[in-house]
Amino acid sequence: MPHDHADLHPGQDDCLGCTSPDLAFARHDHDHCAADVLARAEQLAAASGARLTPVRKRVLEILLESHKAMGAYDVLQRLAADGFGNQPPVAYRALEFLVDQGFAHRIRRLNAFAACMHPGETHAPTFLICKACDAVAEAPAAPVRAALDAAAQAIGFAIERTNIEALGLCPACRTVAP
Amino acid sequence: MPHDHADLHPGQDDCLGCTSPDLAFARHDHDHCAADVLARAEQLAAASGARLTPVRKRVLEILLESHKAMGAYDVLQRLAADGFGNQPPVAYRALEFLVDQGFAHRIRRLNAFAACMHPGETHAPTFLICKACDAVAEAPAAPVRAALDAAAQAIGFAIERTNIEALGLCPACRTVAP
DNA sequence: CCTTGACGTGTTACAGTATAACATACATAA
DNA sequence: TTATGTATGTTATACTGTAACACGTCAAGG
Repeated sequence: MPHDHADLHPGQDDCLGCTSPDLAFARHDHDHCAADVLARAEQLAAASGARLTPVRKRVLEILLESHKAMGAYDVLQRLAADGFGNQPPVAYRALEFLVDQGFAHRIRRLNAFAACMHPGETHAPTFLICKACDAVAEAPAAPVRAALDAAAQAIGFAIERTNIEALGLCPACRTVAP
Repeated sequence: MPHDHADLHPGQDDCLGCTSPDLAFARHDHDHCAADVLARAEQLAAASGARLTPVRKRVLEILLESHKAMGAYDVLQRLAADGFGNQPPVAYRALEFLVDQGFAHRIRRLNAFAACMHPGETHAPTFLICKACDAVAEAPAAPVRAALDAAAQAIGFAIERTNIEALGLCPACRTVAP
């Protein structure tokens, strides 16, 4: 589903740069980045019949404010400040919806959630978590997933879901404190 | 560090079968399997100066009783029954020690811990978790880790630790309920 | 119309997971 | 012997997650 980037990406035909894996670790036009992902999520939801209600949309917006993972209780605090309910299930249910729809991911290492940066594209997410700046990037994971599938198939294990997460230092933080 | 398997593995020169990845999902001589891993852990601890104290050893034994992951509170209950302390830090500290030494792994998807089936061998652990029987296997992960390293290197990310976990059905459970 | 059922939201209450901080004990080295 | 480090035990509390019920809305079918 193409969208108009002419004014934001002059001279570019598409918006591949919007979801490039290392974007999370680099300075970039994050307003555009977030607005773009949100718009795509809205289109996807409309197309699939999933209801991106006010709370749910607001949670996605909150997650999209940065390339970091947020705990459910942090999200909840923000929701409460916006006049939504302030009890845990409010946040957990909205987050669960977003994860189910592929609009967000759960980062188990951090007990936290992060917006999906390329919703709609099928991808077995692999996360690179910077321990210095807390940014989280979705890395290109097809080869990783292929290797994992091969290992599983070798012993007859049928994979349904995966959690692939790596903790380390992002390019920016490596140069600061090597 | 070789050990005598002559009487346990007649006709075999080594004990590769002891830590084969699919062992966790198959019927096998688990007493031998567990005793072997425990013995190797003790040797490694002695060699490195790490103190495998009674609580710690007992926790490892408990984890080794099955190829399943156990929650810290389950471990704690067992410890308490054996006359050790019955407060959470007792279990968490022993588990942390075992994880640090590479004698156990933390399975984040399950908020649980599992004994390492091949301590001492450097390995980036990859876990296959059967959702039916709860068994956890450490799969051969070198290719997975290589793919992950490649992806990380491509964007300049320096990986320090990884959590690679897959949920699905093990060979035995697949055939039961396909 | 209205009523029924599905869904979303809000709330209470609680269950499960994890750690900080302090006290005690025991070993070993100075 | 005293000092120091490490391990264990304990209290208390923080953090993460869910079950269950109440209420409202909205659309389908009577």
